[in-house]
Amino acid sequence: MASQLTMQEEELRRGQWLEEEDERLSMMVGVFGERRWDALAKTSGLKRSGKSCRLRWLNYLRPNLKHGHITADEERLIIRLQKQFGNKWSKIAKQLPGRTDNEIKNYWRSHLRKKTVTYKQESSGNSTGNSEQRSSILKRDTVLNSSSNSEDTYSEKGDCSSADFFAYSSNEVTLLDWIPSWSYEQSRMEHHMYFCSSNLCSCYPP
DNA sequence: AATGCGTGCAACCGCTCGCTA
DNA sequence: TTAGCGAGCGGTTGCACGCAT
Repeated sequence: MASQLTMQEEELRRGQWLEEEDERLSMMVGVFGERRWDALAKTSGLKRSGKSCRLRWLNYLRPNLKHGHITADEERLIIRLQKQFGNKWSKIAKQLPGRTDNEIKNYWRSHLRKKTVTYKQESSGNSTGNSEQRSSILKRDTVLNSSSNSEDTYSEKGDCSSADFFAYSSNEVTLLDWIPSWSYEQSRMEHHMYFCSSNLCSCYPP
């Protein structure tokens, strides 16, 4: 029994999907629908796990998926929603038609890393050795972990003048600093549009 | 031209949740 | 009530590619 299972597992293909596999999977989903992935995987003849089939379909083959770069608007929305929901990528993805949770998650992580390191370097003004890079990555992880708990950052603070708007926390500075195309005034406008209008901030006047 | 390094992305893994018998 | 199963989710890994040296 155990040896049979092992043999079956060994037969499963892993890694990159071939075009023929994609075509077969699409056809099978057309027949079975998006459910019973294990059964679908077995009856299709694909040497893939049900999980793998599901993931391939949802993240790549599903109709109406966008495959291009994340736009500036989408980026702002992702940042806002991440702020609101934390790392609930599927929840965030529901607000971005055509984007998958995996895509958003990857985008967030890769851009977060890059921009956080940049921020750290700029703010410290020091040369960057290995220990500095490590601390930047640690900081990245700290921001990631804490960001989901920081939903109340704005509402817990008092009035936010334009001067101290960016100074609530290092996380906020970093978040807004991630948006390269934003000028200071644009950032203020975006802040009021997203946070103040949705009662996430107690700026006065609103 | 060769090599090393950083980045982006597709895919995998393990855990959790919800449904059903 | 609970065990088993399918599905979903977030975190992690591995690979391909581009760029710098």
